[in-house]
Amino acid sequence: MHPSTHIDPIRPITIGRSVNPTRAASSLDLLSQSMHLMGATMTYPRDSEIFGENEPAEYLYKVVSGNVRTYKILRDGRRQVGGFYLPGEIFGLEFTDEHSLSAEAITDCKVLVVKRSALNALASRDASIAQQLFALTGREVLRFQDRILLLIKSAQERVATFILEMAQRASGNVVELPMSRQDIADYLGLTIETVSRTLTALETAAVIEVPTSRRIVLRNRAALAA
Amino acid sequence: MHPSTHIDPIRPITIGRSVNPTRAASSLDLLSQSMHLMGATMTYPRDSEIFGENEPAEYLYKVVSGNVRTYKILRDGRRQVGGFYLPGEIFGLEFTDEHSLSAEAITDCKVLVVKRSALNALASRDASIAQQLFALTGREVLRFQDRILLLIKSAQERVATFILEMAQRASGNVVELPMSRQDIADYLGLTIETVSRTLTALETAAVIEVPTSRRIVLRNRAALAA
DNA sequence: CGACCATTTGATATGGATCAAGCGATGTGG
DNA sequence: CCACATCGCTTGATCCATATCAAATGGTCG
Repeated sequence: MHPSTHIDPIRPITIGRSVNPTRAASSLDLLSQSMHLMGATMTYPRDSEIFGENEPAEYLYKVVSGNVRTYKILRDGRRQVGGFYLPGEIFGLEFTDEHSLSAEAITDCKVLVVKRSALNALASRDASIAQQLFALTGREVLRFQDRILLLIKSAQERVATFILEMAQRASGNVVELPMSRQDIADYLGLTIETVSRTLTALETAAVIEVPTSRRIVLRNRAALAA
Repeated sequence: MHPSTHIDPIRPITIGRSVNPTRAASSLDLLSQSMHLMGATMTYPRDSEIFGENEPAEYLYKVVSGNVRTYKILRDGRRQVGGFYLPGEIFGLEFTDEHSLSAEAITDCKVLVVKRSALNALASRDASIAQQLFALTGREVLRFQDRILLLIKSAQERVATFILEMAQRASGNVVELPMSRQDIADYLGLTIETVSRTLTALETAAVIEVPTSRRIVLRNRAALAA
């Protein structure tokens, strides 16, 4: 466990209702502000590594622009994508002192990088920072739980859930997908063929439209949720 | 709390020898000691509910004797088992103020129940308690991550991993399974038939022995890990 | 002993993987 | 500006692992 962490792990903290619950921290958050003050912005070209599995988890990261994926390569060579991070979202949060996943830039991106030690020091002085970090942690854990539930469902359900997840972070009914079909497949535990077929099936059912492969328009949100 | 349960008048301050040093919290731990001092022991009959999903998460629980399962009922009626807890293990740890899972006694059991508020108060005075709670949290999260990786694997791999998981908590090569095949199936995201068939396949391959349906003897640990 | 419930075993169905080919967009060199 | 190569995606055909349906077996408790 990270020795210099001062976060109380079980104090019950009500997670505030915000407009967008999946967004890690809006730019108005105190935590976010602090990160901007303390951190350095780094740029990463498309497909470059931001950090690698088993590297010491010295920093916390926030997407400024572009998109990031985290992943793990399994012994058998398969890749499991841990998550996708959009501008404003925080990644690289760990529970041990090493990263359990690797992170890569999906597109060229700018990433705010903050030393965890600095953030922890701040959290120990400012309870509200600690609280926000804890809330962030809690949300990450809920994501894990949801992921477990997702992985026992059918391909249709997985893809539908994924689309809704992405739609939730976007505004309106148009979802831009920064990631490839392979990324989506590795995220959902499916093959690209199945993802592709499922999308066309949903399109045929008039639930979505897929004008280009990287854009999805929601036509029937209710049907998608079922 | 569950109405059909009663609070034992005697607080077990006597600390029993831990069966297994890898157990989440041995009875020699400060956290564990504190829980015993602060908590009340409750008894639950087989298959009774310890807490329900969406109830306020007011307590933290530790198995004293017997076995516990946590689970979630999905909209479609299926059940996803979150985990199995053996004597000495802590459950009911949450990241929000409500339980995200229900907990049931697999067998008759005694459970140590501690108010979270009391534990938090203690943690705020004693950094080592806070640290242990955080460590516990971290371990729980790692379990989730492992679970996600497990669920994208084959039935053989899931069952093998499950057996090794249980074997790790037991001593020697004999694993007693307190839970039913249905519990195992719901834990691994498989059907009872597949679990059963996989076990017989492993037995045929001389990797394990299944003398009774609730007992497994490891014959070839290396083969099981692969 | 007999009833019941859990587990195993058998037969068949099916969802998603795999293998293979086609298509469309993007980019490159002539 | 076009011909062509490349890459990501879709579509098609087939296979296989696991689910589903069904029956037999075994263990437990009255």
